[in-house]
Amino acid sequence: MAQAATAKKVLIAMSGGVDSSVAAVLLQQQGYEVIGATMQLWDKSREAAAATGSFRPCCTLEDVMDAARVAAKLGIDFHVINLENEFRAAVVEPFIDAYLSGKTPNPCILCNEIIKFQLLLAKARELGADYLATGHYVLAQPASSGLVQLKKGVDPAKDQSYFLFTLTQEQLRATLFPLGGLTKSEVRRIAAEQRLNVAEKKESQEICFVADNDYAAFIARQRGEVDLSGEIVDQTGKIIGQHRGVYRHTVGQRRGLGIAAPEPLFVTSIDVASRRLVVGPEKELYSPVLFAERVNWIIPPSQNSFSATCKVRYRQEPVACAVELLAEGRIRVTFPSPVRAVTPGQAVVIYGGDTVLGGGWIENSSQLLTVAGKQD
RNA sequence: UGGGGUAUCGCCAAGCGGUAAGGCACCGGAUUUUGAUUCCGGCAUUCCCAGGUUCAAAUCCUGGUACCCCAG
Repeated sequence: MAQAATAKKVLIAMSGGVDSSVAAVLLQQQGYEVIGATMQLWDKSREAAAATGSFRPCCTLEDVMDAARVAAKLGIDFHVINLENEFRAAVVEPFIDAYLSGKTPNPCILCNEIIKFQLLLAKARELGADYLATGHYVLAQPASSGLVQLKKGVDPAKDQSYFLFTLTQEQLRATLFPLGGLTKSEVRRIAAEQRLNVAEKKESQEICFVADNDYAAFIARQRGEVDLSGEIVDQTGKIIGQHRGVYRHTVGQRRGLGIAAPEPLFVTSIDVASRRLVVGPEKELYSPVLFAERVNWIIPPSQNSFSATCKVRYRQEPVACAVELLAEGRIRVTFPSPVRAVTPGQAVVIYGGDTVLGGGWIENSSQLLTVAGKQD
């Protein structure tokens, strides 16, 4: 049919979960020629053997089978793409390196940036697709400026725009997000209506390549002998405890310190050089400023400083901030009301309303955190 | 070996004759496409030990033991 010949072709990244499965259904309903692909990212059998118990990561053979079943039901071509080496190099190794250098990585953002929107997108083009599609709860909308805007998904509980701040205009133009206008319950309902076998599947959660959500044990298995144990000190430098490795802790973390104090103590900064963990009461956690590097702008700012809102972690309501552009792709972000537990290695994502303007990676700023604690 | 004080959950700590608060830590769960945070639940049949008084003792009495302080 002439109609079929002109249909745009789209490759949908299928994880075997509800979201991407429903996304595939929607694309098909919208008249696209749909092909599905599941990425094989990590050798689960090896990890599963290393860790005990019930390990259910994001891309087991079971998940691949789920995705394949959905594809078969929809009657679409289905590919399994092996990106294990790339995943290890682009996501897993940087993840470990970050922890060993006292930072707190966000592997999901790296996976999106490199695995999905570079490598898988390239693969999509190779397969003759016009677009790549994913099951992210975000919207990509052309604006009058000619730029494509990345916007929050309409379901506030599921919005995943934070994880996609690294995208470029070119990538956005080549991508479809069928779920951005839906809520999770609507997606579940569609899955049920379509009688998809994955309709009742539980939400994916935690780091997909780490067993039992025990990333510290994972790092120990991967890099064995590293000893980063050291002292726990308070803001004045007084030694009040010992820790078993800086990588076992993150800024803002309370549990695991093992120190009995009049009030709960949180990690306020990590000094890898001295292997010291600085801890303090909650009030010492708030910072009025942060610096970020390797900034990406989806919507390039027209001024060197402007006000906006931003998120410093995924699960956070955007807060008011002032952004200043610095040299070498860095920014300074200041907050009218100090923000809690700014964590090096995490991303700061800048929003203008519901639109992602850009974002960057939070740098070490332990001194600033200390200053912040003293100010109050 | 003169005097004074204290001994209650891993830590801190209420209790002062009526049948063991609370905080911290820890453990478990919920939430969550990162790590955290947060939330919910659990956590001393027993109060240094041994006797005694009492209907009833962590609380009173006696004797031990340990630690602390001041004197030597």
